[in-house]
Amino acid sequence: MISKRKVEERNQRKLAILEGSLRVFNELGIEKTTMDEIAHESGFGKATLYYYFTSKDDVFVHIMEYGWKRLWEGIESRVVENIGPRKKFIGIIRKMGKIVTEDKILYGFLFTAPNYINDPNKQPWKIYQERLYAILQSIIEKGIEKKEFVDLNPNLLMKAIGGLFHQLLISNEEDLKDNEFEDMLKNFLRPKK
Amino acid sequence: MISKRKVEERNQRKLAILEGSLRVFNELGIEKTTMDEIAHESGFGKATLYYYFTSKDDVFVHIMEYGWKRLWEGIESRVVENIGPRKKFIGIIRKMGKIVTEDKILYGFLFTAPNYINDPNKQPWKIYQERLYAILQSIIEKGIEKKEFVDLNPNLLMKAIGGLFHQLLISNEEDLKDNEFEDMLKNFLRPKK
DNA sequence: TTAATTTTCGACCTAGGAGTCTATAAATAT
DNA sequence: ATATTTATAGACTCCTAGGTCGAAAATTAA
Repeated sequence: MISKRKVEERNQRKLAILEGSLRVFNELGIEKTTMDEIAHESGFGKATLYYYFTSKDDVFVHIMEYGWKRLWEGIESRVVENIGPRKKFIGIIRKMGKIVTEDKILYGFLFTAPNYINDPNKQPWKIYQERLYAILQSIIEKGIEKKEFVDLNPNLLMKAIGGLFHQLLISNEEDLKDNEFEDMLKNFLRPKK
Repeated sequence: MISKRKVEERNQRKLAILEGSLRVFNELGIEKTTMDEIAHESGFGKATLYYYFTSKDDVFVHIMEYGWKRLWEGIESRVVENIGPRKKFIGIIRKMGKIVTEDKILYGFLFTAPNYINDPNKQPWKIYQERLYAILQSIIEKGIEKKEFVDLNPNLLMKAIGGLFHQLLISNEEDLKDNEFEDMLKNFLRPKK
């Protein structure tokens, strides 16, 4: 029976491989990244990668799952708060912004490299992604209902915010001033008088 | 001396290859696309591709240049109109939306596959791209100056609009209703009272 | 009609990279 | 101390895909 310490060590090694992979994926792109380079970057032999993961694809899947799960778990407590939709929405976006900004490399990668694996049976991260989207959409709908948000197609609003989020917090190289993104979002969502 | 008709035929063949390539690039992604598949899709033998283009990368470069050039040339006449920044901006965005919606496959590809070639000396499409961005940014700055736009960092606004544009006109699978995007943009740009 | 040029393509070459092999080292259990 | 299990890695295999070869077909010029 394997000790807790041994399991923890094993997980640390897997994480080291994932982080090394991410650094090279991000620099070169997935396809231009070789297992040799991943091995070198993470400090293991190439065969060792296959000891912990079944394939290059498997490494990618683990990175995606790790990132989306962490994002979801980071905002989960905000989801259950019993407050108005606008406040809740801003709270979640604020929290997401924080998590994403803390690990821009991971989340930049997550948001721009989704089509590498197209097989729906091999996309375990989708469940967290879909939960997140569903929750945000639900809050937007309630916000429009209660006239706390501008009266636009909620589906469209969702996409618009996704576009803003991505372009300003992920792709943007310069750090935003405090609340800049949030202020823009608030103005954008402001109902018409 | 080659006749005009022969030159035109040659260009038509090159275009056929580019369109075939784009279809497969879009479906499979650049790296998963083989020259064999491009050949099959465009109705030529593989060696024929190399008769017209120097390499797979060359095909990609031609697609990028073709698309960005067309976009730039499509809005060029609006740039020189002697009207207010807000009107001009909306006019350009409207025109861009039209061009992009008419060839979603091409522009979807253009906006999501920029890092395939990183060598700055091999990115001829950048000149059109940069012209376009510079013009839009200049108009935004004038719009803020004249209080026709919300008073935010123009660089940020630029990025935000890029995010909206991408997410709503490119990534969005459902067609927008007439003016939906434009209305949202107007709302977004609305100065605070 | 013949020669020259342009266009075409399947077979082939070669380099590169995912994944495996097999032996060894390190860690743990007896 | 020995046996077992876990972890390690460079050499190697095998396959794929970019790109070329060399010949033939089609078109054009003389």
